[in-house]
Amino acid sequence: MEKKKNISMAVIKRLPKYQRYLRELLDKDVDRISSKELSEKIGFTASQIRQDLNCFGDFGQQGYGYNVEDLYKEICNILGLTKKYNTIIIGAGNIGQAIANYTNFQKINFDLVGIFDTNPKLYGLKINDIEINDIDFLGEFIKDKNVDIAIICVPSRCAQEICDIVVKNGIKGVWNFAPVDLLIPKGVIVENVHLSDSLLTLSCLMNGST
Amino acid sequence: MEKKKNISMAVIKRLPKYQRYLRELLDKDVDRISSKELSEKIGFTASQIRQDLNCFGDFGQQGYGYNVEDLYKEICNILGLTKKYNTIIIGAGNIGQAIANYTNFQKINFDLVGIFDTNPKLYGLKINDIEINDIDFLGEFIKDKNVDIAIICVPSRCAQEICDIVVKNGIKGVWNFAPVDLLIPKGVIVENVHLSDSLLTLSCLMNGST
DNA sequence: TAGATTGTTAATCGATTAACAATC
DNA sequence: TAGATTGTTAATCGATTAACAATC
Repeated sequence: MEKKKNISMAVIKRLPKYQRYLRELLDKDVDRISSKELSEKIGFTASQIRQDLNCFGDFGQQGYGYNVEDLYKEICNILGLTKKYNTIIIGAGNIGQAIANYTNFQKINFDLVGIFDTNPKLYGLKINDIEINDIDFLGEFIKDKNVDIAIICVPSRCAQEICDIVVKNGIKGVWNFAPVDLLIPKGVIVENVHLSDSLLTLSCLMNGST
Repeated sequence: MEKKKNISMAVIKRLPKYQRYLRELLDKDVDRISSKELSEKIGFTASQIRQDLNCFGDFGQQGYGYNVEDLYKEICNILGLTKKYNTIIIGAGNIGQAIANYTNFQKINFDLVGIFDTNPKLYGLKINDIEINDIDFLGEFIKDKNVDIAIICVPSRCAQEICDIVVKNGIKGVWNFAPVDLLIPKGVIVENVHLSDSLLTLSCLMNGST
């Protein structure tokens, strides 16, 4: 499967979309698809699809196209979906609770193993069968339970502090919902969900001063 | 304020980040900032900052830099934050409820005026003082209340159907949380928050097959 | 074999960075 | 005035698209 290194972020950001469309084809029992057909569905050019996929290997076959199931599996593998992840949520507010209740991520092996907050009133309370814990136990917990991903749902002003704690305790992936840019050491990955940035993009485009 | 048209999406996606950092400077009572200083904070090159800002007008002054307050106001204006928006949420599940409870958007004039769902058990129930309504009233409501933005939080399989309804009733902006690519006519703006895509990007990067 | 479609190289397009004259 | 920093043009870099030989 290995091929080129230094895959551009542009390519990486398209991969989940490939995964979604291939999943759809798979569910419709489609066996094979050409870059041209996929192009029409997914909205990328056929050329781009072939370029993208070739970053990771020669998945197609001349004159035939791509085998949907094989390609789907390859993409899942590239996306790291063949592994299991232990995740924790820090901040049991609106977003934190929503993510905790959203079971779809658990279906693809992102296992929620802990929820943390600073509000003592919440301690012991369960969301989706996971107890909310005192944030003081955070560091200890991460090491004990081999947590892979920290989902940061705390207010902006505490986000960097929380990030520092989880990173210090060995977390390698941070999914950040706080509207701030976190500083992290090399080797740690942060992926941001900046809801407010997204909403502002929408209003910006709606205003057409662009 | 008008200047060039055809602003690239790359520029637009950076604007909310400018707004955030300028807000921060403003809160710290900083009067002026040069592209070089801002560059060090925000992480874009000084050159890029000047290029970006010049898409919209000559906001700076040679030898001085940019007036923080003025620039902040200009950015807010470009982002459409000087207007008021009526928004509705369709789908009162986890995400829908979390967004409904999140009051920060209301502080910047995104007013939640309605929540809709298909589950009769939820009708009449209030979130953040807004009653959950039968989705059958959706079209009527949009026209009556001059709704600007529909926030789609329904499951994937119903998202396109809901989108079609809101668009048919005059909605010009859709904030889509369903993990699907919605088809919309020209003139309507869709901004996606694809949480699962974001999580998959994280696991992809953590796996370093890239 | 003939037709289809890939993998890959070359051409194009767009976005970022560098440089500097204009000017506050 | 001298120094600083913009606005803007030119150079560079990277990403997308087009083209086509390789080959199933």
